[in-house]
Amino acid sequence: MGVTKTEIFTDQQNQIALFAKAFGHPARVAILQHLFKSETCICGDLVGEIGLAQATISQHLKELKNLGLIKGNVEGTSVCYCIDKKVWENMQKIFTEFLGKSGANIECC
Amino acid sequence: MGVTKTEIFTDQQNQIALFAKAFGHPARVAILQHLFKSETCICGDLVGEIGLAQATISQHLKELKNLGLIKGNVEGTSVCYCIDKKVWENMQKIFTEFLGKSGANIECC
DNA sequence: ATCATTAATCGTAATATTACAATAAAAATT
DNA sequence: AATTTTTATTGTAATATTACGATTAATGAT
Repeated sequence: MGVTKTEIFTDQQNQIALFAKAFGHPARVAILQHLFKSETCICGDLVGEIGLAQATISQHLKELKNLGLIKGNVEGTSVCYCIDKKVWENMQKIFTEFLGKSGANIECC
Repeated sequence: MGVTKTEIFTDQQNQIALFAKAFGHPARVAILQHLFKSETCICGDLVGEIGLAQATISQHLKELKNLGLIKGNVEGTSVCYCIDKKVWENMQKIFTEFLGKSGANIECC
């Protein structure tokens, strides 16, 4: 096995899980934070910033790109990545709804 | 390999990734949603609600418990699980900070 | 045209995750 | 005490993830 049974869950649950999975590795968190921090779109120097091999960073970028959270523009020999605003805001909405539960009425038995 | 290099990331980045990983499976999302929905703390009927084997649900509960997001009280033969308010609110803070970035000033090159 | 730079892809190894059957453990019921 | 109910644990198989070296592809510079 090792394969998630997505068919028994709602679309919402699967979507939350998909986005969360993307944030489920510190390198991808670091990449996204870096893209936010830099006013200009930072490209391949992510490899220098984060201490992982080029192939590994490229792999993480691919996952974020596949999800739609980021997009890359080719700029000469290098590639310029940035957050996809629309998708990011959609993700925010989904997560806010899920995480926003106030713990006010939670009391254990 | 197959092991995340946590040592090269900040505590914050690792913590975000850890919580996100917990949300990275629809079954765990469903479990948390169920715990929120039910006014009384729901116990083992999670197995009935979600269509996964008992051992699998137990495994997912264990992960959430290890993270501290939920806690379980033994009630006779069954166990009553519920959200740990304190940890949940801490997680909310961490995530809000990370996800809360407004996409206002993002423009790709 | 040749070379350098940058990023993607391929191949591979190590480890982690998901799922379930079978079994064990613990308390309630008969 | 034997049985039932509920949950945890163990063992195992299938698949996914993480990481990196090596190679390829694409563009820019010489």
